[in-house]
Amino acid sequence: MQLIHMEESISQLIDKAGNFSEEEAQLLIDEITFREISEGTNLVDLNEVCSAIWYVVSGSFFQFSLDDERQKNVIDLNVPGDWVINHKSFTTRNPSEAIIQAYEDSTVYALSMDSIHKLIALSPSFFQLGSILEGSNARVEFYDHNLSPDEKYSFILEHRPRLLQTFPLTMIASYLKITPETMSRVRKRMTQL
Amino acid sequence: MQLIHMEESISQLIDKAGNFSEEEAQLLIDEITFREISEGTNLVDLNEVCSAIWYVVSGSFFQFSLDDERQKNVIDLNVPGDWVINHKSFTTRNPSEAIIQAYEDSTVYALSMDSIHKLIALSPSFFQLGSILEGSNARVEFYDHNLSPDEKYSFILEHRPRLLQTFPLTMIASYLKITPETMSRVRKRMTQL
DNA sequence: ACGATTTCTTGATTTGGATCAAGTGTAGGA
DNA sequence: TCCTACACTTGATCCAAATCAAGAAATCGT
Repeated sequence: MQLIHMEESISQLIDKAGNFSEEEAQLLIDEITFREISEGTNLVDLNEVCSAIWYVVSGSFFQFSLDDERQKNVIDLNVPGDWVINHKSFTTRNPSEAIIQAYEDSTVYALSMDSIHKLIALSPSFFQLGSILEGSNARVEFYDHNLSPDEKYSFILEHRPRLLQTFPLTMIASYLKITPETMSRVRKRMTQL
Repeated sequence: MQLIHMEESISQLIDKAGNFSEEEAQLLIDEITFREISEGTNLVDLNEVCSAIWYVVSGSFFQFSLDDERQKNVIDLNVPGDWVINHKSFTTRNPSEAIIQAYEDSTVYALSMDSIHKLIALSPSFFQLGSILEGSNARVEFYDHNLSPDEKYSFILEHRPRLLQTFPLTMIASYLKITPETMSRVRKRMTQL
């Protein structure tokens, strides 16, 4: 792709990837590939290594593991502007214990692990890409600060409002590790204030 | 340092850092510095960027944040063979929200972020060092699998027994996000079986 | 060796969120 | 359009872990 004719979404991608010079940005763009993903398609499947990261342009993705009763356990939810990745599989190169699936017809920019290696070989500045791994890891936030259901919901309201416009409350409840019943009561309480 | 006269602890460090050739191992060793840290010394202080990682040779470290009531909230515990790092600060290069402190007089091998960049520039193989960041992140394990106090304690017993020989139960309880009372009851229950 | 502080245990009580149960919407497929 | 799934809400009950309280045991500093 050409930097000149760069789309809005790509320039946003670059901003969120790190701080790069014009030349570096072009190198990055050269490694990126555009993909359309239709609803229900798995970006990463069970026991498959997550060897790329994806930047959501349109649509949405959810990541889940299956518990002993084969119930879906939502681990992450992603909307446009987010990076999609299975952190653990990507950094350890072990098979993923979770599935990443398109919740809607979506478009993404993909950046493979090989590309990342290549970029880092070209300029150590691309080591910054590692910070994508950290991302909006709300889960760690929830756990480290021992948030109550009310606080978790407020966090989402403030920092991830788009999730509420994209996914059913049941999925968000699973992501927050609360029951749909508790979710409903939290919301009732909030509107009463 | 010379590869020939390599100490046991360094060869273990290299094993835990990734899969490297002889030459790469030597490059890595050249970047590592030995340090003695006396009890109570902060390896990373509040609002200081964590710009290195440390491999514990002897002694132990604990990492904690301070809550609203200035209570210590244990985030991580480290014993010999562990890598010590504040994950979030290191990857985002933002000031740390936690303190890393030596719990005993300790010795470590330090590897700075600059050294890591330098190594990656020399050989992209050093990108593997990123997997250290993942580490034994028991916290994520606890949260993702929604473990009960009994399961958390069992996890520690099985995967991190050394913690129990190193730190008081109150600290481990804080790390597991359970109260000391619950901790005591879990242990009583376990021995009764 | 002493008291003081911290660690650990045990019991009684409370409570927040899960579970159980039932009902009302709402959307999508035949 | 009906009908079958879900999604969401509301109420009643239950339970695991927190909190409160107190005492025993171990550790530390002087």
